[in-house]
Amino acid sequence: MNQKKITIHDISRVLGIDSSTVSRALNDSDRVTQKTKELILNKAKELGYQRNILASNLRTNKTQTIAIVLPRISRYFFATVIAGIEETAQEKGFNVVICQSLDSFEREKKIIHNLIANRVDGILISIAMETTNYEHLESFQSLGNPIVFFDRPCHLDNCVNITIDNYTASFKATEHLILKGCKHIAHFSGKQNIDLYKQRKEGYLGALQKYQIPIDENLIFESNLSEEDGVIMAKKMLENPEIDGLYSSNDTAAISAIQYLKTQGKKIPQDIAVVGFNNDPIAAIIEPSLTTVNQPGFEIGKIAANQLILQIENKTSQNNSLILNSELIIRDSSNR
Amino acid sequence: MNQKKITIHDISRVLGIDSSTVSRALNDSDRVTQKTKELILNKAKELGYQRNILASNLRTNKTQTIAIVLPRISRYFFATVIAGIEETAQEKGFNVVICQSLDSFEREKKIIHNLIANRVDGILISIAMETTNYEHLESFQSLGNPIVFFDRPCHLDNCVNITIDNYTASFKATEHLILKGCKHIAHFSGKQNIDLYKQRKEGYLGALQKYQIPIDENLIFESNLSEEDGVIMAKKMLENPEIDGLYSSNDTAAISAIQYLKTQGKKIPQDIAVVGFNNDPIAAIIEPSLTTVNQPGFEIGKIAANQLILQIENKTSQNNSLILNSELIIRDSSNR
DNA sequence: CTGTTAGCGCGTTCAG
DNA sequence: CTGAACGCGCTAACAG
Repeated sequence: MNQKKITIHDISRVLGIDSSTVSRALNDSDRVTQKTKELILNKAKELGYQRNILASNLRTNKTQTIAIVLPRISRYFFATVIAGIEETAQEKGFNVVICQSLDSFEREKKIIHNLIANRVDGILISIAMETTNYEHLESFQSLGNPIVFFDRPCHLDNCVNITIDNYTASFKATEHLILKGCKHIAHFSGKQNIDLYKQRKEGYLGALQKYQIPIDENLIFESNLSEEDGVIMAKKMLENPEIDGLYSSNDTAAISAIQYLKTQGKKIPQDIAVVGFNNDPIAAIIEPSLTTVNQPGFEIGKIAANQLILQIENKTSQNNSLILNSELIIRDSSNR
Repeated sequence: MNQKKITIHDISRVLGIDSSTVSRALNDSDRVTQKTKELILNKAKELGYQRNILASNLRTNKTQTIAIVLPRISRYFFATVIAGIEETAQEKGFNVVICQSLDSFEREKKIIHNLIANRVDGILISIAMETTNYEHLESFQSLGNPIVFFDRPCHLDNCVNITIDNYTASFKATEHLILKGCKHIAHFSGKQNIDLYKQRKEGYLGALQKYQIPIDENLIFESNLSEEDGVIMAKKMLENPEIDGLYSSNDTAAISAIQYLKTQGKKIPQDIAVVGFNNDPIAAIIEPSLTTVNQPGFEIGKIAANQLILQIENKTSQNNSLILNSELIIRDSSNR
């Protein structure tokens, strides 16, 4: 427990320069001569000075910390987003705290209030499925702090939304199946109150329309897209032997459906061709022939963090949407 | 930006009670009458008082925050540990920050220094594979702060280690294969400088010995247990057609090996029976018959967090190891 | 049990 | 460009 706490006053005393000047020098203010700056910085290094972040936080009412709030850290897409955010945050000298909402509104609310109490400077969030009320986020904003939404957009004022072009991605994914010769393409869809799932469904419908394939509402299965939902929907699919294609709005559900269909003697992709969403490496292991839409999580994370930090540093608020391109990863070398 | 910052002085003034008493009341000190406590708490609620954590942190030089440092948050086992830690931390009123070392020593060092600078009260860590030098952790300790190791133990003084009984788990896993009739059991092993992999290898050897199965060093494959390693090792396995069993010290490698073996015409588990490690739900999807050792991540997380918080609150340091039981999850209903 | 006093370490006025 | 002085909001130590 060797307690050596060098403060700016120690430096100040040793050098005979006032502590306020030391403070300015340490913050690289332009109101200090280059010469004295160097003098101070050298002495600081020599004495092993380390700024007391806690004191600095109190004084500035800032923490150089941004928060990521998302449903689950273990999902591949989110894990890649986190990696992207951490990279740019580190570059810009920001700390990152990660919080899981588990798609629960109550948890999300608690998290935000905690973040407010801890004075994080900004929030990057993919809102919980359950969330339809945004007061908690507004109260964070009302303190003058920026919020950036990623993946799941939100039409709150003065916010940036970062998403991929879900319509086009879905369109291409469905088109891929059509060009493979599928005539009866099922769609695993998510809750329609979430924009992103709505857009994906529309992309699916758009592709069918373009190729003049009749729309059959019985081929559209709406769920939370969990593993269990995948099995449930696979069972429903088996009731309709005409189905020869599946476009799933999410890999998790697609994968468990594929597994179930296989146990029931279906061949993938010979009997049923599948396109999923999110380029999860696990998907590649399970079903090497699975075609998926790749969401560029790392880039999304970097861009989102950049936007947020820009707003924090300039104290500006923005209100725009950035839409990134996603690509279709086609793995099947197979004959279909 | 409605800035209403009620402080204890506002409450103090309104009530005509000194601010220090207000502070004590808000901290539920027993040095304040129940009556005045209520008075103060009510007024605080009425005025919408919210404690300024930053000021409190500065004054106490504490943050009510603990950090989790681990290789990768996306691994199933670690994700469950995080969940366990978050649960008990929340109960005890601690914040949690999560940091990924990506198994890099340099990153781990940076993280720890950052945590020191940010005055976290304690660290829960599963050290990076690369780490062999512990100065960064010692400097955290030297500030009087506790560290708890989980999963990957570390023989630092005054630390708690929380692990499962890797020897017994491996012994049972191998025994399971032997009882299934396997005679030539391969073992995917990790780097032997890590205790846990050494213990697992010893468990494997112990089981072979008990059943008087000769040990063949050519059946033991040492690697980092990545997906790529799984494929590499699967190829080596194919060179020895006698192999009828595989005990892998990690699911990831086991899974990719299984996938590869299948593409080469091997039937699992008829030709080669497999036991993996970590009860990852993905494993269950990919290979429903896979037997795995289940590591109780959630419990490990809870126990680890409890230990750490105990030490933080009592300012005591401990030096002991807790070893939890793990169980074998046998999924194969198959005929082998 | 409560009030008084005195900072925690830093950043930011305002003079000069 | 630099120094003096003050205060962020809270809590610890010491009285009484």
